[in-house]
Amino acid sequence: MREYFIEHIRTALKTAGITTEKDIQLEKPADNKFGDFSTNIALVLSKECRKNPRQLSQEIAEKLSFEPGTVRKTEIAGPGFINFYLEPAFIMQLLEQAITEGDGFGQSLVGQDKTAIVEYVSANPTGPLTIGRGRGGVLGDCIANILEAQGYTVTREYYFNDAGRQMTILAESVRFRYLELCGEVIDFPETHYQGGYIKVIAEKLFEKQGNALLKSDDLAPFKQTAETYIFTHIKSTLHRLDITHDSYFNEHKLYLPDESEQSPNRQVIDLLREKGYIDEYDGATWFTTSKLGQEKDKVLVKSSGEPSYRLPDIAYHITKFKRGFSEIVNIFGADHIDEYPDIIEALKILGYDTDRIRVAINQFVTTTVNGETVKMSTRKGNADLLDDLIDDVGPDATRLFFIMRSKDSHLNFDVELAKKQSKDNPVFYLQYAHARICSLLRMADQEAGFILPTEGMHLMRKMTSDHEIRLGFMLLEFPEVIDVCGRFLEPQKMVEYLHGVAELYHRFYQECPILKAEPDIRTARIFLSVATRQVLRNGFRILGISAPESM
RNA sequence: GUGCCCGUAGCUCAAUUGGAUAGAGCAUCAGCCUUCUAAGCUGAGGGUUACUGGUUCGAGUCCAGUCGGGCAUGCCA
Repeated sequence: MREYFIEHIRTALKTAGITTEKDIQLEKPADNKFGDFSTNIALVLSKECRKNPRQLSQEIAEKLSFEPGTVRKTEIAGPGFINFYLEPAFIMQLLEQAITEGDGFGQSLVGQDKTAIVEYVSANPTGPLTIGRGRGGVLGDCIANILEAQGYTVTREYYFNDAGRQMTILAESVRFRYLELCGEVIDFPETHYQGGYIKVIAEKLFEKQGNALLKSDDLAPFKQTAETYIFTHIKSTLHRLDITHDSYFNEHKLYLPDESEQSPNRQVIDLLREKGYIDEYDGATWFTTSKLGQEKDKVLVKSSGEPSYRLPDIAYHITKFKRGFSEIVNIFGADHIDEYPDIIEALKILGYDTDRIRVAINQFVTTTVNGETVKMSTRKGNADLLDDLIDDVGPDATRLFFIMRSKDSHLNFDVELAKKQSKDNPVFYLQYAHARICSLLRMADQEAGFILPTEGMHLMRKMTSDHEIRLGFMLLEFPEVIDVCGRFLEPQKMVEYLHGVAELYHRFYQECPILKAEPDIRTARIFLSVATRQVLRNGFRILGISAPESM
């Protein structure tokens, strides 16, 4: 529909003898008294045309012509906006596609024949998921859903590392707790994981093995048990939020030789060296980012001979390119803000098309307990667990909480408030609209004479009230909203949009009798309800929240 | 110190990426159920968009500076 207008405006410009490189912007005014659509083209062009914007808009508007039955009125307003008012019957006619396309309504062709990999969560198995991790998880999942709606074939990936120092500390932590169970007196070090789950794991091991591991120095059984337990736990937490990954990529793979008989890590070093970006000093191997204008070089291989995290991260991203994804999307927490530019630089040097990479960085979640902000730490074991939150407010509200805010702003999570809000929760407003429609349609179906004539969709064109038209018009925006969400990786736009849809439906429901209206109008309003339900459903699916049929 | 993000109603956050009178939820106040789900609707109050300049037809949005908060600035990941 937008293209329809843009085409006509372009034609009008040509007729008026104006040529320009500038894009034609079409907006939906905040207030519908300024029309259904609006363009600022005259304001944008007034400078290069050396004309005052009012006059220019007049000239353009005179050249505009639309097919009969589509545009009711064109007018010039304010400093030189050209506003368009649609014919209500035209809006309602367009709305028929929301019903005929059903679950596919809103699907776009942007990502047709393209593949995308979305990497998110990627927590190492050192402890249960915290609320902070939940934000990235839900954000990533919604973004993956949006890309799917745009037509991409999406792979959801989890990148993890079950080797290295943190895992050793984890294994030692379990071992200490195990030794306590065996009756030893242990001074549990502060540097180790304090969380209660460590004891649970130790108990499991003790139940199974007794004190058979008491004299052994081998950490392997502790590590193995801990990793299995924690990973299972993480996956089940994610599963409660309906988050599942298609693939798990173990960082360890990057340390082992691949078909070229060299490890991917080694290959990165060699290739960067060829390009002149590797230096060796202080016993370590460095990526010379100082040559790229950065303050310091970055360590790729430590003097101990072990790679630092940056090296496998670069190698990992190369695998994403080699696996042929057309779009590479990463969801990071704010703590990775300094890291990813290095990766991008390295990939650029190695000749990869980094424009295919998009990074969404979400700011941290702070929790307030009793009015005090609590800093969370997995190691100290004082972090609020995602599982507890889901217990308190349920999966739908948990998901909505995380994505109704822009990823760029800090999210302050008042855990007690979240519990209280279980009744006044923002998610209920959306779901209630859906349940209401379902109930209405059940009644329409049950009562004789209220059965939907299959051919009655065109009757929607008979609706004339403002409540009906505004709702219908908003429903038509759904495909556009998906694309905007995808373009900026900002699912909160969808929440805002669906809230608007629910609001307009509730108002329509309040003001317009549906089942009690005369037959043609009744049919029309039932179809409008069907279209609304479809948009809500499709939107809920993207957000990953349920669409209850009754509440 | 430097880099990135943020500062909007009493609180938590939006604002079509530069558009017209800055909007929602919660909280407060006043109305609406013998009528399709009141988890709803209608209305009221609440704002110098941290501050100071600049850019232009037009700034919460862009630029510079100041103040305040978060994250990073490890041979931790």
